[in-house]
Amino acid sequence: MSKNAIPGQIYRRLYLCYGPQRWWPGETDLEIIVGAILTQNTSWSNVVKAIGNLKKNRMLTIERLQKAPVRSLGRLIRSSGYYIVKAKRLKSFIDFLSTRYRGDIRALSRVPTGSLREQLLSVNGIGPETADSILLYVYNRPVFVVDAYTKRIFSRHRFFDPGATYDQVQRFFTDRLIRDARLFNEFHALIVKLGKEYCKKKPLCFLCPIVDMVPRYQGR
DNA sequence: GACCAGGCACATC
DNA sequence: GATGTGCATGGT
Repeated sequence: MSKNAIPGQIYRRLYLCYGPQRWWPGETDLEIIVGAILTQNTSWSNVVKAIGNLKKNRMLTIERLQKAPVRSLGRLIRSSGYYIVKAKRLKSFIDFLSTRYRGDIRALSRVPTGSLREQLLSVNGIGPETADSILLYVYNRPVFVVDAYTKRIFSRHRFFDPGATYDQVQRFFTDRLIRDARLFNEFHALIVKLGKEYCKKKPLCFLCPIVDMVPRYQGR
């Protein structure tokens, strides 16, 4: 088996084991984007409460979010942690959307992927993972999302160095997989599923059994 | 009480 | 370019 085929093999094993994850967990484009920002370095269960609060208070619209003061928005999303920072980040995105696209989330679907990624990255509070999550899960672009679990699991299995950059890790996968949004969608979700089960920071991710069934990638 | 969670911006060297 | 730090809640 070609070593380049290993990521695909791992994907298939994960899919067979866990089944489709049907991400992103969110009903609307706006909810996905809000969730992507709120889940930064935060467990999803804490984000669920915050989004629930936003919905309960009918705040999950572009207009309401735009009008809301940072402080009161912060109170609603308190459970997601870093709530002042995140309230500002939500408003940064809304400002971007309003200024450049008249508040129309779907208008972004006409923008080419590279340009859209650059624009998202220019928004304060949107880094590579958040931008790529939006590109993949809202706009269905074939962009591989790299998160902490991805780095941790695959570096511990020596697929790449723990110090690898976001772009390097992303390239590792995109160079070895068919460029397909549905594949990238499920793969990232399955990695998170696996990570939650086996790969906490400590104790040192005793090697995830499913990934370990696949021969190690030895070269570089 | 310590550790961890689906990051990011900013300061400093 | 690499490294360190602040941001903060809620579950285990």
